[in-house]
Amino acid sequence: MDPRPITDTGWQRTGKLWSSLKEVCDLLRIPVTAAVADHDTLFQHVQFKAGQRIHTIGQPFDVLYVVNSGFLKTVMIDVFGNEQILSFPMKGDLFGVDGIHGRRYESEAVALTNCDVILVPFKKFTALGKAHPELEAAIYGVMSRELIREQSMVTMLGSLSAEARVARFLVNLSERFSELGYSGKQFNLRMTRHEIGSYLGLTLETVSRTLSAFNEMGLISVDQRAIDIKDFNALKTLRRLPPSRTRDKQKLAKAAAAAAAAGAAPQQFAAA
Amino acid sequence: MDPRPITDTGWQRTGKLWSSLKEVCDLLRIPVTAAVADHDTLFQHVQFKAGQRIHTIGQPFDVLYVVNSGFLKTVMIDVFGNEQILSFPMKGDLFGVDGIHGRRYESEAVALTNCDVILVPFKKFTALGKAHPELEAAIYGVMSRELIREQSMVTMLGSLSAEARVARFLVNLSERFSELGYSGKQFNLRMTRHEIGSYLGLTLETVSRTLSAFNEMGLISVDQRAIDIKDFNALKTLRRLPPSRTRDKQKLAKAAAAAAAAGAAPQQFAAA
DNA sequence: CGTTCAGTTGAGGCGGATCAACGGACGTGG
DNA sequence: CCACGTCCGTTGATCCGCCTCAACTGAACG
Repeated sequence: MDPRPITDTGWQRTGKLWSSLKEVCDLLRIPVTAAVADHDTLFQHVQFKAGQRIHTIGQPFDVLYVVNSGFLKTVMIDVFGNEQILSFPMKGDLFGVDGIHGRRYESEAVALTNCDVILVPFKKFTALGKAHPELEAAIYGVMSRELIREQSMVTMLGSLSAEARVARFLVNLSERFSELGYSGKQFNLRMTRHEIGSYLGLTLETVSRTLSAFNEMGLISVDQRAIDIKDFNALKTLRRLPPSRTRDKQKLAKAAAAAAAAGAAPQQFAAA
Repeated sequence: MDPRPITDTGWQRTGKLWSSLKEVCDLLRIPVTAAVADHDTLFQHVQFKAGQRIHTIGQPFDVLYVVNSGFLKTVMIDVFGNEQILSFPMKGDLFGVDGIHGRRYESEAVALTNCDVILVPFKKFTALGKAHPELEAAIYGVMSRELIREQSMVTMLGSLSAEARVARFLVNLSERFSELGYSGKQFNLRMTRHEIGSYLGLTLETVSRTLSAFNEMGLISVDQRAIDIKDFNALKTLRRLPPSRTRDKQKLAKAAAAAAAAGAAPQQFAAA
């Protein structure tokens, strides 16, 4: 059904590495105590190439995943077969949490670029939580954070216009890149317009048009996947594009002329 | 902004009761072991009247809440001041989880009817989890379940038509009532059209019209808040109403509904 | 150099929002 | 008890934002 060639689940074991508990906690932005820092538990890394699937829907749940490098997407498929992108995990993000409840993953995760992912066996993780109360609290905290993220998505999908969604998407990406020490102004999108649209509840055409509109307005500069944010504040406070006549006078004039020529003026211009 | 008189947070201590750990677990549909069943920890009940607020945004987080009886709503307010209803907790549902991460509630909860709610101090809960591993696993499971619920909401808001959303809303309510031993066919809505609309990302008018349309099609019977589900299967498989001009002729509508129930996939979603 | 997929752009239509009017339920106070 | 205001729900008319369909360009790749 998905035309993209997704290599079936299978690790790339080149560059096999292991990370300490402290390194994992640092990635997850969990403050560590001395006891945790000294712990000698190691967590395995696994490499995936772009297009490979990390886990699929229905696959038995064993491990949580923490992104060490690279970009991914997580996808849920509803009862009618609609595909919906839920998140774009990147460095420091956790995924696989939806597998805890039913002991099977409810979503699938796919690498958008080559990735380095740390496997965190859930059993081992909670066992460590028992020994280190502050770690346990952090685990709950991370799960709660994920829940809040989803709630924000619901709020966005429920009330924002297409332009506001795209603007927030760019702002969020920018802030995440900044936190990781990369440029929050210039970056490359790792996903297609279609994937952005799925994430935001829009069509790929609307995403493309909105980016073009931002470009024309001077808020950003776009060239394919390359984004350069020119006016971060405007993006952050944007709710709805200003009326189109302020955007491009030529096209309005053309449209108005066409409408006049047509005799029977379409209602939207008759009102104005 | 909200015209309704919401009495400020303040308990009604009439009918003060306490529940055992086992009773709380049963409510949450957590399987209990003998050790847990015999535990003597007690959890306090609190009563709220319709319209009262259980917790507000920004209020320090201490406790999780489990609904023993009554109906509530949880509301989030985004950066632009948009109000969004996130859930309608009822008997056996947990809320307040979004407070764990930042030690403050990110949403507010309001009683839609008189309610009896159990306070579960989070510290006490996790401490019990330490003593009873299977309980701890269940706590993680409940939080994961909430996350999956939100993911389903995102998927719904991202891809379903207005009619499909309302249909799913009714189906979900029906199934929840059935699980609680109430009638899944006949029940009263506890919320206004406006609140349903906020929850589903629609306007109250669209909700009202859609319910009327279902009524005309014979899928349900509606009278104000009273719902009677006539054709559960059609609701469950509905994706999009037949075109309005065919809807005027009731017979054609019925035929279309039958086709939908038969599993014939409408073209617009089958491709995706 | 063809093929395929990503992205852009245009034209047009539809679904749902918006604006508006109305009836009914409910509570409140005369 | 009824008069009145308020909120809830329904329904109609209109508008417009986004989807849909379509054509085209350019990039990546064998």
